[in-house]
Amino acid sequence: MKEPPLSDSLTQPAGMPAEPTQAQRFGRARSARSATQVEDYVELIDDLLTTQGEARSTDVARRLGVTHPSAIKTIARLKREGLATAKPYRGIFLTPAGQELAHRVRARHRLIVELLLSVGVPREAAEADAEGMEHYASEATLEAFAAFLDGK
Amino acid sequence: MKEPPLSDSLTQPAGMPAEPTQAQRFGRARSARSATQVEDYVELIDDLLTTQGEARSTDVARRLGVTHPSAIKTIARLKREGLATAKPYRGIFLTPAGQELAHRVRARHRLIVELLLSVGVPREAAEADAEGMEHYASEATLEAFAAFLDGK
DNA sequence: ACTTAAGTGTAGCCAAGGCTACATTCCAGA
DNA sequence: TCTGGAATGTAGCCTTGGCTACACTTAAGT
Ligand SMILES: [Mn+2]
Ligand SMILES: [Mn+2]
Ligand SMILES: [Mn+2]
Ligand SMILES: [Mn+2]
Repeated sequence: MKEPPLSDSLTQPAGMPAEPTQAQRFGRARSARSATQVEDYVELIDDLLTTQGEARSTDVARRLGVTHPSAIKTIARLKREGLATAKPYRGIFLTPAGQELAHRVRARHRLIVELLLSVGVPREAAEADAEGMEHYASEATLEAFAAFLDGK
Repeated sequence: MKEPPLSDSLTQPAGMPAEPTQAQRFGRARSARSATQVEDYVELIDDLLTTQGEARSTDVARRLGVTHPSAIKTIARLKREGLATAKPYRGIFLTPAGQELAHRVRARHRLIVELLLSVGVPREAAEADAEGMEHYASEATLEAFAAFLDGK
């Protein structure tokens, strides 16, 4: 009933053992997934701080399309991780670490949008898809993107 | 204390109201995130079925780099959603809907890897990053990718 | 000064997706 | 045929990230 294995995997170059490599890739993707929240929040808070002068939890919630308790809970996580500070009923602020992360995240976001546009993706799709894809682009990929855009 | 707003957003073309659009984008990204598991599982199960002749939960777990109870729990979700079937101690199988999804997911996966390679991303980075990014590429983006690769 | 609406915070629920520990079943080799 | 190890399944715990409901502050407007 069990046919002889034809190849190791359909998503893998032939002859190469799929298991450990593939597991590592999935592991990386899982890590990245759990970091997406933190990254989106700091980027957005930094955005609000520089364009509106303040970042209030309601604004964060509205921009993200979630309820305010959800936003507050995640902001609590940012505080735990040393990325943000907040005093009750005041606004939210970023620590130096938070700002640093925000800037890196925004640069990456923009780079990815640029690349998508440059290969012909329509503006709105590029912006929307980048919001998800950005969290999975490795350094190697970002460098390649930059080089590609540069050498156009 | 509150400076006049300079622009609506740093991640948004000037003058355009950021809030609703941005919230929709984040919402789309959240939906996509919750679908990643299902997509990766059906693709992997289909892979195992065609290359090994059977898909056992232990294999799925090992390939994904998770423990077998975690895999089993997710496979239960696939069954609930009508994508897979399994009888105790036999293997896992895909319903027609599951197969259909698996094939679409694999095609998308490959297309994204191809695009990354074509803009100069190194092979391993392309494979690894695609595992995450694939779940966020819209139809419009996939079409653009295909067109770009075609017109090279 | 009062009143009221918006903003903020807290409590408690749920599902997803990890994990460990333990129980059961299967099957291959002795 | 027996039996031990691998595979499978179950139970129960944790964290994350959603939600609603309700309580408390703040700040405006009258
Ligand atoms: Mn994002
Ligand atoms: Mn972003
Ligand atoms: Mn994937
Ligand atoms: Mn994939």
